[in-house]
Amino acid sequence: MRMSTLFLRTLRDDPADADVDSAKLLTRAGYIRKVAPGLYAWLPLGLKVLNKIEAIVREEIDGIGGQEVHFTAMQPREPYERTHRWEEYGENIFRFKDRHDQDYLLAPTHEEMFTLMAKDMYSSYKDLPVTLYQIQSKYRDEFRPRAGLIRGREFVMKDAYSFTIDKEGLIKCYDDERAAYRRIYDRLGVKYVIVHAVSGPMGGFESEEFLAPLPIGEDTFAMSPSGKAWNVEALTTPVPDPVDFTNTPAVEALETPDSKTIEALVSQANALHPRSDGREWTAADTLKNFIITVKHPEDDDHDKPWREVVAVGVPGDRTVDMKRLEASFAPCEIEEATEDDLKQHPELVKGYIGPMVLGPQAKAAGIKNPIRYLIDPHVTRGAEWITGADKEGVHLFHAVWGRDFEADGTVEAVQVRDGDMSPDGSGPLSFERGVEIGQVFQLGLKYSEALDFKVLNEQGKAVPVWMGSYGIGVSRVMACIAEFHHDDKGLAWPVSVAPAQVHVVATGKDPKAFEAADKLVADLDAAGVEVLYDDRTGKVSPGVKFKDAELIGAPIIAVVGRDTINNGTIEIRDRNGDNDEAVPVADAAARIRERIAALK
RNA sequence: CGGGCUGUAGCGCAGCUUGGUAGCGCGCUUCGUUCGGGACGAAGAGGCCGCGGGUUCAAAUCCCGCCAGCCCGACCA
Repeated sequence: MRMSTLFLRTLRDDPADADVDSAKLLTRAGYIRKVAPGLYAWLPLGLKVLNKIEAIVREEIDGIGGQEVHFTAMQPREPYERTHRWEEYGENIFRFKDRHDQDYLLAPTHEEMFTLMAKDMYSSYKDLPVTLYQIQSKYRDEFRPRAGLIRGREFVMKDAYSFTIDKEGLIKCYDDERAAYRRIYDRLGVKYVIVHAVSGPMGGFESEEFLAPLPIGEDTFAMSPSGKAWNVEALTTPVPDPVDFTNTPAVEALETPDSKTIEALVSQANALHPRSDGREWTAADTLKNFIITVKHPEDDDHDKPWREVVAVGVPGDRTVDMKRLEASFAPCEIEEATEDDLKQHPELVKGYIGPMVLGPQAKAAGIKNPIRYLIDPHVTRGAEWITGADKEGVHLFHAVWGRDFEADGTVEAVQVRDGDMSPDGSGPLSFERGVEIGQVFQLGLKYSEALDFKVLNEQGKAVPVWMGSYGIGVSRVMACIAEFHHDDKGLAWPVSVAPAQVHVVATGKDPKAFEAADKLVADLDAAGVEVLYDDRTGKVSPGVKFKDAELIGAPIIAVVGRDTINNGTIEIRDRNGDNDEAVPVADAAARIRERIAALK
């Protein structure tokens, strides 16, 4: 590639609407251009990098026996109806009609088409296992696209699907794919953490995500001292051992006027009912009962969607994480109970809601339509709590779960935080942000059953096929590579994906320098080295060329100019300025090849 | 969908308070000088000032409406 003719315009300033380094630099260095929110055009340099990433993905997925196909991005409605995803994806897919008023969508992912295609062609266990994949643009109507390529509305994804006769086969495919992902990310130079994930709208029963640990990430993950990691959405809390309450005083109702908030309650408790042991009451001593509404779809007992009011008990010093809580009620959605919902339950006294009118206690007291009562595992069984007495201005003290009240069950509800016990009990958790760059799912039978994909087994019996699905956000990974590999001067690509392995800069006005550079580039070309050659003449000053080289970010920069004329040498250095050396013109091409080989 | 901010040349921005010939830097064209760290001089090209309406002799500027974009929140790969 010659800079004099390359379709490229570098920018001196960051684009005003770019919010992350990768978007700023990829735009400034002329790799991509924004077309509309979440939509980016690929310029020659950008396409080069994207293609290299795809090539590495192909190599590795082919290496585990995947077969590449290519389906259409535009898809008819019908298959998505059968898996209920036409509705489940809601506003997040682009839908449109053709001239015959038929519904279509731009595929957000392709489980349906892969399953139907395999079903169409295969009908025997002898055909299995098979893994198919494609690298293709996907479309999601993101509410708020942002972070450049990291959350676009059109993005390149590699999606693979495995079909096996049994669960063992699925696990083998899953493990192969997972191992291939590790090799892919290593080769691409992106750091990653494998975390346990929830399967979300994909369905299925086992799923892990590959997160690139970056502060700009939208996912939060937790790590335990044992080295395991979880997406916070998938984090479970080990239930602590019950504590002994033999010496806990009997529960008593005490006056706590104007204590509708936890802060007010704590100060009233300390003022009016101080502890005998000298310690002060804190928010952690209180049990907060949070009322939510679960929105159920229609079911056998209800001919239309219905709302269930549920009480959730959490320690008063914790906030409720609606996202985690909702995961426990999937596929139902939840929301904070509305005034109307609360009116259905006159036993609830706002600000003073306690366990005595909830769950098993409500049933025992004969309250009609009792509210289901669930408790977060951070509330220790047997410990004593200050909690509502269901009467204005009164709270219960020394209330013990297991002695004074019971619940209908436990539920993950509170926001997890630094220092919380990890699910495997190995110690306190620490939290970090990450960008999801891949996810692997054991889908099980969801799609094969919904789409009736069965094959005959050895006994001649029709059985549903076990499926797995595996995704890599290819364009998103490119942004993550840029996030990891840049400095204040520009990009600094790993050699595996750089648009060129070496950037040859010819400086000055002396034709001899350009002749020497032409020769060097020809030698490198002949040796199969990918070169970006700054052969611009005339008014383009050396400073501009150096700045551009550093912005574009090829791993090695070779300068032909002043020293070539004066000393017969070519300067070779790393993109970051390290390992600067002057090499005789005759040896330069060979030296550059050595240095590239050393970087691999 | 709520809250905040912004729409002026390819990119980054000023001008708007107080109405009066549309500006600056970068980039682009031509000529000359310069040539190893975003050089200098001179001359140029390039605008539906987001869109529509209103007020006014006169609107980028004031008023109303709409649209778009960005950020935060809710939601999501």
